[in-house]
Amino acid sequence: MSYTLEEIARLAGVSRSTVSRVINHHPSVRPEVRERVWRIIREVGYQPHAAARNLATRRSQIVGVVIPETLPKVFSDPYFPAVLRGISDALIERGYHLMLSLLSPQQEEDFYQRALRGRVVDGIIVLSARITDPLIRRAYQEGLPVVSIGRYPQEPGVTYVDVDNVGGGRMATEHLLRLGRRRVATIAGPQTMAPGIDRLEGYCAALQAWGLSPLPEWIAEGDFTEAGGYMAMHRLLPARPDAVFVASDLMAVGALKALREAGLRVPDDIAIVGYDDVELARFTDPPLTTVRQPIYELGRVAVHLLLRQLEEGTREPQRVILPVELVIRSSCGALREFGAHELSSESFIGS
Amino acid sequence: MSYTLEEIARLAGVSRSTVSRVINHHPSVRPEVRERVWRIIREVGYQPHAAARNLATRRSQIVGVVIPETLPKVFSDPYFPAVLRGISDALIERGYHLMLSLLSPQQEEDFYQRALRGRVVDGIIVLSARITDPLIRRAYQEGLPVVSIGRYPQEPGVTYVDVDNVGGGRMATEHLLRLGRRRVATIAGPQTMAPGIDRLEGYCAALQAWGLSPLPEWIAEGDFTEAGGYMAMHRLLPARPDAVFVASDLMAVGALKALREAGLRVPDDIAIVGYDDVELARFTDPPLTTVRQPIYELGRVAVHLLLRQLEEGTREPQRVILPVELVIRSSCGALREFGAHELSSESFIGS
DNA sequence: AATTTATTTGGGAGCGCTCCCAAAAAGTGC
DNA sequence: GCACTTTTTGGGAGCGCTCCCAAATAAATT
Repeated sequence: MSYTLEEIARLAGVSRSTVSRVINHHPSVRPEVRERVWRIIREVGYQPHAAARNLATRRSQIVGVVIPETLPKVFSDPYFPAVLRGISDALIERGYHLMLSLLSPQQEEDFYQRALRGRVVDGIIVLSARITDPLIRRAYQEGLPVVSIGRYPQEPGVTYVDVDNVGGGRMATEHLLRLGRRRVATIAGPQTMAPGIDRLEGYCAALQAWGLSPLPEWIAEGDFTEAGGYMAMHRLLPARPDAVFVASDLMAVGALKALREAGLRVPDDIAIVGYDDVELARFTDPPLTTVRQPIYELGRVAVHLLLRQLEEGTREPQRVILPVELVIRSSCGALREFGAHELSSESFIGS
Repeated sequence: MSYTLEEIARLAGVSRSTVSRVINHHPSVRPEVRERVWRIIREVGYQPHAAARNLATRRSQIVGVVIPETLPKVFSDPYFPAVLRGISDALIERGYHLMLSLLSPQQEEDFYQRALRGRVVDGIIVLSARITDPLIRRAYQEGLPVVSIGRYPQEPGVTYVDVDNVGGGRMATEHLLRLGRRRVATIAGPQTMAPGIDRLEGYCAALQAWGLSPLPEWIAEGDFTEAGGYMAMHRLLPARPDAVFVASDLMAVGALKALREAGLRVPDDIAIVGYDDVELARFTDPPLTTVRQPIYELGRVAVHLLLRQLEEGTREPQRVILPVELVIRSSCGALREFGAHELSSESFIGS
């Protein structure tokens, strides 16, 4: 049914080793022999057996992508497919396969043992929101190749790539300040997640750069959901803000609802800037000014960082931060004054 | 660094074979020996090498999930993550890994050779909208385990699972008829895709069941995008329909826009029923009555069908159709008359 | 206790490839 | 044409597991 190297060798009148060399494009094979071998291979449709090759090379050419089960609920529509496409495209270009693992916390241990220690995969990319993801730490400590998508401050040696959440938060907030708003509040994300922490940091930095100090009553923590945004907005109302930077569009939708119920007009009474630029952001009333992130690129860069570890054996941690851009729509009230345009944060790459 | 069976055997004072038996839960090992071996395994953190095992068993315990590159653009937000979750959950339960391949048509050939014929995966699940997907046909003809998510009429032997698109189309259309509408048009999906064809068939069946015949001027074909829906609606307007069954919510959004521009009120002047129940459907004006599909279940069933082939060697084609349900909101005008409720199509399973 | 039967264990062979080393063939220079 | 170098080729060993068969051991039967 299925051919082996040895059989191809016999058919081509050469040895097993020569066929192996041909397949692996090893230079030291006479052109005529190489041609003859390729012909036989094509003729019989020979395909080397992956497991045998993996065993001999101790490489599987498979990269694991780990997504904690809770994530897709939080990161809304474009995020998940876009980052996967970035990863997938980059892996295919480099001849790797993608093993996707959507894991609940209980399944992580088993995955770690079977897939990573059992060498089903050569390395993993973890899409973790949790700042203390145990899988990343463990893989890193055991010397298994791992890249985190999302900052990983817990363990300074871990290689990661992230979007510029601090810069995005700062940019969004400064945009509101520049429009003349002075009572700028924020609905922050959960302070257990790097994006939640970083976007809030950007907010605070912007205020301080304008000589304002971030007051506790202007900061409400949400959980990145619509309901969370709704409730957070209610907690913010007594402080009478004239603008709110909301750390996710989904929360912004909830906030808009709360404002509508409170009889406040957006952007006249209160300006809103969201974050993520989800599909929905174009359809809210009014359409959301928001921060767009290079999600696809995030995936591509993660792959490059991982393969650098795999193929070049780089052990020094790499850190890449990708720039984000402000997408101006109506909810911030800028359109009447400036016309639509986009702003972009600075990109910086460190190691 | 990493242990092998042989080393564990030496440490436990038994043979390689015995350790292998312990690991594979083979019954014929004395309990005390089994205990001793497990202790050593746990102590040193031994994990069998996947490639070696794969080579010996000729199984990889990996299932490939193939998604043609064009698909995620068409199927909107909940579809893609939901079906993957269904697949992933079911695979994990059965001890398999998921290899995800997002492929462009040019990459399909290479994938077929390397992954499938090279036995990187034990079988594949293909999420194909195209009714003539070449990958499915080829895998099937070469006897490699494959399950199609989405009807596959091309090759009668192919095992597939699908949602009840015909039933959904019929249900949506009948709902409009039951509400007293008689000039019921449709914006159909592309007639190259099974869902496009099937939903239109359901529409026609419903009309006929009510003694009406589907007129050409009441049928406009869209491409499942918002823009396509917008243009299709324009083509439909001259026929002065009082209701439209739109074969996807995204197209319905476009249709609503066209109606708004034409000064028609929904549902008063014209009733709309969409399809898919995407996130957005709750936010349109008015909120869309639509058809919800058991997407998650689709993934789970696909896995069961594939593993049945893999583990039981079933060769007869299996066909499963999952029921859908009507979600009633305001765009059909039913709420005033009946109050909200849901209807569900019949489930049927054939072979 | 001796014999038969069932259970448990060990070791060889093999899965299909790569990698290394030595042998063979081809090429160089005088 | 001969000695020497370089290129090309073949075969052994090994990657780490499973599977089968036979040997060893334990249990059952008379």
